[in-house]
Amino acid sequence: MDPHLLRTFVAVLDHRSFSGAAAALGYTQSAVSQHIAALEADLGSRLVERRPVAPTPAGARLLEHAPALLLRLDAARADIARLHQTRPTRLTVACSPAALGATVAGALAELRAVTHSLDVEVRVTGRDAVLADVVAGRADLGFVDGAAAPSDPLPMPDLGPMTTLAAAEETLAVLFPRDHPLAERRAVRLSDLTQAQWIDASDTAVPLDRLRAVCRAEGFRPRIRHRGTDLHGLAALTAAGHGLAALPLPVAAALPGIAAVPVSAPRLVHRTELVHPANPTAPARQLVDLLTTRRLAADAGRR
Amino acid sequence: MDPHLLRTFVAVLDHRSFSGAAAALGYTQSAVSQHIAALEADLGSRLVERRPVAPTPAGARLLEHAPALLLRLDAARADIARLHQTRPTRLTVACSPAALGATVAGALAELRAVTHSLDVEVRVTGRDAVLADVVAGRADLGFVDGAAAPSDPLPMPDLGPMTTLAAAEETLAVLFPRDHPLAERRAVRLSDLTQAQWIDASDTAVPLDRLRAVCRAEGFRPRIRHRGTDLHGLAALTAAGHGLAALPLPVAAALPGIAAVPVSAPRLVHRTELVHPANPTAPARQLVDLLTTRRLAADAGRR
DNA sequence: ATTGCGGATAAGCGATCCTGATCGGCGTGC
DNA sequence: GCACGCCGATCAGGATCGCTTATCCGCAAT
Repeated sequence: MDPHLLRTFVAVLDHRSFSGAAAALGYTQSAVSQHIAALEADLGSRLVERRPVAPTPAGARLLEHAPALLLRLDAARADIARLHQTRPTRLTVACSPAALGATVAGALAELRAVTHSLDVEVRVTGRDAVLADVVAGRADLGFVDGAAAPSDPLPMPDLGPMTTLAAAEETLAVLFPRDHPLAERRAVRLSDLTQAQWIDASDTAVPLDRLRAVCRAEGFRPRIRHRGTDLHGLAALTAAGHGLAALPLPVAAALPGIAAVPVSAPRLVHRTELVHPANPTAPARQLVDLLTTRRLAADAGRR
Repeated sequence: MDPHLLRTFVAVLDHRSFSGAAAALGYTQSAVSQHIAALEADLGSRLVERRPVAPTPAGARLLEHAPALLLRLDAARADIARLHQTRPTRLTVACSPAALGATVAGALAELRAVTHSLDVEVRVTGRDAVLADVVAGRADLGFVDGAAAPSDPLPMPDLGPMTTLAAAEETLAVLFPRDHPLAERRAVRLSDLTQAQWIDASDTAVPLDRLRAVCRAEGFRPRIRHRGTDLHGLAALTAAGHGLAALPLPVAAALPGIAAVPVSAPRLVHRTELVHPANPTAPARQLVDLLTTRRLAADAGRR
């Protein structure tokens, strides 16, 4: 199971085409065909159905492993590359949409005030892509958001040695269309909404399986899927009655056309966590330190 | 980064020798030397220090990824192999030492009573090896034990799609030598023992980093290391005053020469979880069903 | 100084992995 | 209905890779 073979395997199923995958990877169609044949010979079972191109059951199994494997391979390479390459004048931050709130933006501002001529790039992507970017070295650090019980960490797939650090906690809110019966409430119980219509916007809002997990309940069935990282588009869908979504209250309150109602039960918060590799680059470490001391100060003030 | 290269890389560092690794892998020493050279050329930095053979900093980074990568590669292969191979007359169960208690043994007995001529093999290994065995298809299912807050799941590294299921919960106990000042107590607070002498027996007893995690405290410094899966040996070490260890109360109470004192705070339990691949073999599914219905019955009885 | 151990290097050969060319099956448009 | 186009399979050939054998080199102990 050569990584190259795995790579063309996922490319083939991504493109639903051998020749398309070949073009994308810079191979000939012949090579791709041979790659798939080699994989199938190695594993002893047909992996992709041809014409139309689709995964067989065995191929579906492999698809659950291959992307994670390839990502971890990149992670290993990036981990080592970080050891020699040092460019302390550039900081790339990957960020899920709802994580880029006042806390993160403020910390970045402080960092730029402290550091002269720091070239900062903020990249807003989906939740999974944040992790992938950090792990593969395309970003120095990342901010991921999600819902969890207070002081519980967010669950992260382990893609190698990395550290997480709570960066911000806000109350969680549900987005309602303005004319919704519950829109005027002061608070809602999430467990009352399991049968409501929800928007599956796992890149932008809190993913539905996460809601299921924190409520320990089934339900939260998606009615429409929203891809991309655009909070306003999500709000527009909710406003038009396509379904509900969960976001941090400060973010939700600022969105037009919708009502944001805090979640009162179960007791949980929206938290954003900073995630960085075990051996971060210099400016990344600086931002981490900054957020840690901030947090310490906040804790001290609370007492 | 060919998996073969990674495999010889970890073998070289395991054996602390090129020629030793070559013998173990069935290569010549020359091939191993070339493998390492190829890896180093690919990653652009020296990975192992020669004479004596030891990992460089970059090599240490790679060592944090390579075993996980190789394991997941095996997992993918095993996942697919499970699809065709079907031998419903044999069941291999991997088990960490403290997990093999009355509940698990009882469930296995029930299964054998129900199923005619089922060839059962129980393999007791360290915690990590249980996961590895299940994931790589060397066992149909596994039982892992650990300490956690009540109804919290044990943290598991994600090595692919698998399912966990709580199999048993027991109170946690600390092993003391009989003449220890605390040996006569009815209960102890774990957080009072952070500075005590502990045995690092991560395969057999609850690992110390797990204790640190559930106590949210540093400490639990190891004074002696115990490898292997032998509970009596661990008890002997404790009896001789080498240090403390944490085990489920029923198991601990049966050990000779020591005193087992329940843990009263923080509120936590020793739990053993069943873990099986997303597509289990037939007898594995049968055991899972058996434990699920048992559990349902127990829950119903409790009400 | 010599010898032995352990890793590096060189040469050679078979296997592997690409490309380009061709074949074959299937759906489509005229 | 037929020819064509699309797409994947297969084949042949050349470059490269990866292993083995043989030899070299540096270090340490005697």
